[in-house]
Amino acid sequence: MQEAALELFLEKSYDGTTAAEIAARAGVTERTFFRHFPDKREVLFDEAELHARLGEAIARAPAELGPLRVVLWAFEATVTLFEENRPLAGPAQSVIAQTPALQERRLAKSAAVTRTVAGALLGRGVDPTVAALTASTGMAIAGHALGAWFEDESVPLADQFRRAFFTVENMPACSRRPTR
Amino acid sequence: MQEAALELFLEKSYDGTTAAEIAARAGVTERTFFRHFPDKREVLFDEAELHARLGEAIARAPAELGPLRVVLWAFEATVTLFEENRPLAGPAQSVIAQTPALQERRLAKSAAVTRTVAGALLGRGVDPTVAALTASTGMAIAGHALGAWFEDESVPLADQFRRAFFTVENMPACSRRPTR
DNA sequence: GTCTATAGGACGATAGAC
DNA sequence: GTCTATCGTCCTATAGAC
Repeated sequence: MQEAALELFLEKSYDGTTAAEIAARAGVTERTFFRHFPDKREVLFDEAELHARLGEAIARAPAELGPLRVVLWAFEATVTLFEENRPLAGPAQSVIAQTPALQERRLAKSAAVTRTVAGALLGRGVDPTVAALTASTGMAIAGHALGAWFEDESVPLADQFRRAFFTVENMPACSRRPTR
Repeated sequence: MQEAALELFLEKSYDGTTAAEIAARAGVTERTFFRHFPDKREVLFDEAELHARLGEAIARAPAELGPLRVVLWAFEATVTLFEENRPLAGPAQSVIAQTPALQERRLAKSAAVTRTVAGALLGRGVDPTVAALTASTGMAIAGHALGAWFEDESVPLADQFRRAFFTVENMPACSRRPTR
């Protein structure tokens, strides 16, 4: 069903494709479509597994890691998930990039993942403010890495994650002093 | 027109209020409503001024400030804007908090502001990656401060901004080492 | 004349009620 | 599964500003 939708979005466009058409191609009725997906946009987002994997990985990360390192560890634990979905996710990204309504939904999904990450950090005893901020920062970094990965398939996602996180860690006190 | 919408949203609810009702109360037709606002959600968001103020302030911030300090400087320059809008923004926040569709739109608006901030930092010659990350972090901090301000009107917004930013600056290497 | 704001009617699609 | 309301768009027309 998601595949049928993605095909149609690529052939025509998101806005030019009706929910009825998606349903027809998938061999179900329009009503059934809206039973599975609360709205048309959801057909491109399926992140239940990601939440589970991240939450679990954060809980099980080595005790000696600092908060942001924990988030990196967790994202490293999700690379297989992303790699498995890459064939569908790549085209999906391009559709999303062209559709404001979908970009909005993606932000909402990203915010939900951020909450999951922050919650999992809290579960490790991290201070609430630090947890919230680390989650935001970590998501921004991971998003950056994912963007780079979608643009250039040749460098492995795990490397992108590590590179992005280390860039931030080595950022010379960017918060405090003038850069020049 | 925005006022009419907000009144109705508070009386009934966002979902329970039709665009036609808003238009009627504002003394225009439904069609006119949609000419001013591309969709129903936009009636609660008006951030053109914020973009302008932030962009300008970042451009004019003292040269000796580091990137995150520049962002703090810029938000300090917007407190009057927020304070002026507070009477409408307060109720608006509560409506948004109860409505998923509006939360989504707010995230989109916030992302747009983030892009403006990142762009303005670029204009100061800040490294692109640092600019993007500083903008994300700064927005997360500012959002935190604004949230606190909406919850407790008694402490001035400027203080909330400074407090939140300084909390981050003084966060002892939260990125790198274990916290304990 | 041109450009902009308002209005009217009709209509397809989404999404929710029954 | 059927029915229906609401959102949001398309087209056309009128009135005023400049």
